[in-house]
Amino acid sequence: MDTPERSQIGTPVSKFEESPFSNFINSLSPINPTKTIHVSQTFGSLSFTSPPSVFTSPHVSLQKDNKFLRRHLVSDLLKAQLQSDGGNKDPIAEEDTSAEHQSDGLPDVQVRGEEGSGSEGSAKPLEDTSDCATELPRELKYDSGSPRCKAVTSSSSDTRCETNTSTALIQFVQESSIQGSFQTELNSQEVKDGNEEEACDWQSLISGSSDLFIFDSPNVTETSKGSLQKSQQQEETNVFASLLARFPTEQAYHLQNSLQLGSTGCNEALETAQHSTQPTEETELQQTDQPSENLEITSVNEFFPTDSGEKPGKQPFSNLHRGLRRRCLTFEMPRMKRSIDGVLFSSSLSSLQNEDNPPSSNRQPITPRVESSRCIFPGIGLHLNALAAASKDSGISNTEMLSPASQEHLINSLACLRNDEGPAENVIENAEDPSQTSVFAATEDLNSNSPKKKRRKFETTGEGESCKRCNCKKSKCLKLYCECFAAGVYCVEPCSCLDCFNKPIHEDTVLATRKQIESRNPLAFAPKVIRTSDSAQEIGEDTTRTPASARHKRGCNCKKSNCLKKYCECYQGGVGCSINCRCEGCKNAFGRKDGSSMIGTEVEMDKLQASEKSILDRSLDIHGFQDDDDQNSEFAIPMTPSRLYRTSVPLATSSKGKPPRSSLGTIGSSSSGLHSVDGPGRSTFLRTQSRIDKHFQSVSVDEIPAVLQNSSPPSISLKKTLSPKSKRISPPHHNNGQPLGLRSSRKLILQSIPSFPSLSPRR
DNA sequence: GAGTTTGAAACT
DNA sequence: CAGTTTCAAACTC
Repeated sequence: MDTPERSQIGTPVSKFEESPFSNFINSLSPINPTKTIHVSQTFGSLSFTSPPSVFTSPHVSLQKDNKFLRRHLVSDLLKAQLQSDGGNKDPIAEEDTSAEHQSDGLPDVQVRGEEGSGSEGSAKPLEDTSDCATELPRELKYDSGSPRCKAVTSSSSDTRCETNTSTALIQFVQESSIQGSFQTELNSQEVKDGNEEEACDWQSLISGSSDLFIFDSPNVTETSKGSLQKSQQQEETNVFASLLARFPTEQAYHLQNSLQLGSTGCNEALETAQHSTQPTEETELQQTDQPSENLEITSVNEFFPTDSGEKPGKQPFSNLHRGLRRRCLTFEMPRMKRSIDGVLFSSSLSSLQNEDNPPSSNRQPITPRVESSRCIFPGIGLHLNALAAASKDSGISNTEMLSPASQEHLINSLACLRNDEGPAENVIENAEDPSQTSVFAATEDLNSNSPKKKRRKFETTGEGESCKRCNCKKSKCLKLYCECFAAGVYCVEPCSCLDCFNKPIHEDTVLATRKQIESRNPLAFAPKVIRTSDSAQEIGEDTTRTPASARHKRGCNCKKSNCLKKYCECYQGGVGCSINCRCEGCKNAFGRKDGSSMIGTEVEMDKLQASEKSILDRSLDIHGFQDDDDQNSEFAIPMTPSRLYRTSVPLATSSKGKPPRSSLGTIGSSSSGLHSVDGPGRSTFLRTQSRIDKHFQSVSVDEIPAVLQNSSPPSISLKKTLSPKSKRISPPHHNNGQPLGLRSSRKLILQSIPSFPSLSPRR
């Protein structure tokens, strides 16, 4: 904000323009050199205070690997766009850049966004990118703290999307710088940079120019750049990797994607800011990409106002996010919807595909559902950021940390988005939701969020007019009592809360409250259930991983429910009780505290007796719709011969789908090998629909047994075992006639529980 | 839909 | 840290 950067920035730019070399470059391409400076500053401003420690992310390698491809693609894209667009983009980009330079804080940002929107006409070619951006899940934005990054992730669409991602990153950085994130280290550095900026700019320009020339051969460019650049890049990648690590897998994936294109630039920017030395390849990329980026970014901003990811502790991001959000508020709703939907889906898809496949391949044109929109905002949790942070703290991988409840939340929100047709206003507000970091991870928590009743409503209504929402009367939705608040989501219309302060309007209050709560308990917004297995990983490993593999962080304290009802967070989360639990008379079907998980048929029987009626009834009601997770769980259950089991199972697990969660975890992984599809489960469901889901859906009840025997995915078996009904099936006396598969599955379950690596992060 | 039960969250 | 209160979901009728 206050930083002297502006003046500095402004001068260097002019110099660039003046220089013959720059002129030459400019003539060649519309790219604006000026941004590079900002980028560096922004990075510095960003300083990534939060991410620093997280280098553990497994994706890092991917980033590097993909870098070349992406860059190459990006460059190609840029070329194509430039050719097609001609000079149109340049002016726009210039506007954006100029605005950015001038802009100090949020207001400026808003202006920028407006400008972008206004200029859309010229930018239309970019709209494709915008679409991609629209597809980006907000959540990712929150998580990363950089909505743009999310936008990048959304790039499910073609190469354009990739370019967008890079641009998004760049812009994000720029915005952050604009917003005044500089406050921290940058200020000091900036002083240093003051003189150096010019040099840096030149270098960046030169490097950028080189890229331009070399476009087609990204590899060549990299090689030419020299060892220094490489080292820098590595560092950069590391930094981003660390950031990514915090984020849930999907987010991470998105980030990676974006980073791959733009991250290098960001990293470089940071380095440059700090060292004010050499512009790196990334900067080049940024420059090259910038023109398109500007347009895209503006569009993205419009689409993703959100972002305020608010990790309670990490203000730099939050501030940025806020700025973004506010911006978003001014933006058009329709796009938001699109973007959100697309994002969610794309994110899920991308996440699924990403690890194995480079994003480019992923880009299925997942057609974002334009329809859904509103719920999105709410669904995306502000707190997701917190989750990510928590994951950092814990050192557990993001994916692992996912809580079913959060996932459900996400799913629900997604569903709501799709289904809800609420007024655009709501959408906007929702979009503002500060943090929705790890939607993916959150799936576990979702369970808690989505009460069966609500779900029923949602399901029954078909469109799901009502997203699952809270019903708070006295907490003002500013306490963890509130599911929405706990999930990091703003309350939405469907909520029947009174005196609700958990709305974008009261963002400040919400954030402050969150901080308070987090100060009390840093993991307050972290997923309550820790999964040991990543969804994606598990495909092969699934057999061993059951819901039991996950455990409630703190454990339950049940006294009367015997951990057989949703009162029990462990049960609700679809996980077994653990040593951490202080429950009495634990009969948790997912695993008792004492370690005897499902084995005891007796326990199951008890559970069954206790819950069968309700379950069956509910299952019937619910059966019609369910989140992916639920379906998955059901499917898993479906393995059971009778339909009742199927329906019952999900129900039994809980409408929220905890069982599904667990199942999801396994299923999701198995189905698509998705990473942590959980959160986006829905998206995955909609888009790709996990194989399992489809498979099961198609499969008739009678067929199920065969399926079990044949595929007998471990996850499924586990699920069965988890479900009380499955137990029924399993009991020896019953089993006599039943196929061995069932029994075996059961046995597996039992074994699996003890074997669970439990909480240890895979990667 | 109202009322009860339950256990987490919040408070002391 | 333990005990109590508050709260909203889960559950029952």
